[in-house]
Amino acid sequence: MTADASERYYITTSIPYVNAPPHIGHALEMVQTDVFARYHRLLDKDTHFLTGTDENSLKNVQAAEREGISTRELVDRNAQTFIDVLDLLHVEYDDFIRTAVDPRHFSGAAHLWSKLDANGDIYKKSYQGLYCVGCEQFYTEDELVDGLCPDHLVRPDLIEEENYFFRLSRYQDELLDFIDSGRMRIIPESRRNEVRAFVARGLEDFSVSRSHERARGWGVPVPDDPDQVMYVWVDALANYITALGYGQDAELYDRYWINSPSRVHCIGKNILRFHAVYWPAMLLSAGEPLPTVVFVHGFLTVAGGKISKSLGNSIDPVELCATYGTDAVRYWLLREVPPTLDADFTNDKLERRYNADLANDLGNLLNRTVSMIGRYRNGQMPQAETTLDESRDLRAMTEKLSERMHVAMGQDYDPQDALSAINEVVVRANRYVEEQAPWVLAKSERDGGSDARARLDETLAHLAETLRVTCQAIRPFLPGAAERMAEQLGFELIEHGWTTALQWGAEPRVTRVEKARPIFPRFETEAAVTSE
RNA sequence: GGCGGUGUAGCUCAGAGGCAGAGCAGGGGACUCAUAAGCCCUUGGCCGCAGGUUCGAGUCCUGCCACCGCCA
Repeated sequence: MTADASERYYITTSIPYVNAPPHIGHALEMVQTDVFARYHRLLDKDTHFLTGTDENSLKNVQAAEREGISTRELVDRNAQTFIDVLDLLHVEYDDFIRTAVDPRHFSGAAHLWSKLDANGDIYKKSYQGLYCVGCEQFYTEDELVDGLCPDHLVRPDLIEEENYFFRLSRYQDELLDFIDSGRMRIIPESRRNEVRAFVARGLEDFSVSRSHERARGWGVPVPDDPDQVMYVWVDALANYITALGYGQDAELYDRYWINSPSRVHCIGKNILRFHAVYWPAMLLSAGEPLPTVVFVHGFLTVAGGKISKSLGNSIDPVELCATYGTDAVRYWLLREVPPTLDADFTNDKLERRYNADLANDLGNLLNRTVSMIGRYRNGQMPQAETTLDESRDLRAMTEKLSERMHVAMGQDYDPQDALSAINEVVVRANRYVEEQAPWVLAKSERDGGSDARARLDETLAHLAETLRVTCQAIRPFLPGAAERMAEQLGFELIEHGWTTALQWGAEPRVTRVEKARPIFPRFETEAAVTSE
């Protein structure tokens, strides 16, 4: 860990509602965020990764009622399912915040509210509107479909009450400036344009509280007004700073929010406006720094259809990992899903991608290389210079991998591109094996061919070194697989000096390999068995 | 209704005036270090539809259709 503030990196997932169990869409965001966090951690940046659950929703009160348990019991139980999935996916988070339970959240959110109020941005107004409990949101008549909420297909409630409002309208110009200057970068550009157009059209103040009664007493109380609780979105957004102790013991807050050059939110496209308009405006009002990056991923469909509980097609990440293993699931999410676009999940797509890239290409390359070093050199790693054209070519490609990784991950937030770069190296290495045909060299070595020994040494050395670099490169994406690769290659994955470790010839080196054992067993699909 | 995006091989997508491409899937071959993997070769196309500009149009222009996003 470094004390240099320019080497800090703070990243968050959005905090999901806990009224439904986690599905593969949650897994996507968790894994994407994890990869960005791991990448920066490996760069030896002082990285802090926050995730959590958004529990102050009226939906939880209603769900608990249906089940005949207390709301607290319900959110406790359901929050745990999200924690379980994070662990199962090998997501390495530093902190987990629960908005209905953590005292730091209540005091931090109250502090934020007081700041907005002190700045004159909170006022009371009578409000009437059509409210969908499912969405936690008001609708206008013409937003409804046949008088029903377009998402939940239920009739919204007509609600009239006095609420507090936030003077969002004040912050239009400042927000535009942050968006245009890139001080708040929104990825991808198409989302940035959407937000920009929305802000430029003019902003209206929005309601930031609900009556205590309608919220059924569940939520974060508004300071000095026992009759109101904060609108769930207001307290939810605040989690990104309340988790750091905003408004109390400010050490973490200073470190990762105020004095960090990177404050990154990873979110889904459905909540873009909250994160790129409402949240930054609240921060402006409170006089706090804004997020520096809002990364917006797309949605997953399953077999071409929307994920929906009623359709019963929601893919359970727990089952997926049980069937295919964490590496396979992570790999599919990162390699096949365009990071900011929608994608469609099917088991078949996952299996194909896994078999093609991991089992056939990378796994087999490792297996055949380790096996040949075992067979031809008793597992002892020969050292050799780069003399052959093909070796030079393979080495040049491997040497370029690091730069491609840094552009893809550090600059473009594009794990897909980083993983295709890795795969290209692997494919080149497999071709290199065929070009050199080590089994032919071994035979001619036995027959006393003078060049064959040196050439075989060079071939094996270049394959092993390519695999060592590949293993290092794949660490943020497939930490488990990287461990298993390193184990067979007989070297240790150490925590520091990763940037150097990506370079050709870096320490720790491969000196003696273990016994070859497939690390990515192939999935034999039904289609492969049943011929048509 | 307005603005924007997308539409190319069975699937996922690249190509933005000059011979329609890649990966996967499918077919064939030589090989044996390897997970029947790898390597080489290969089948497959109304480039959404219609018109226009051009010597020449996935590519530029106009209109239409379909899907998606944002806004009303």
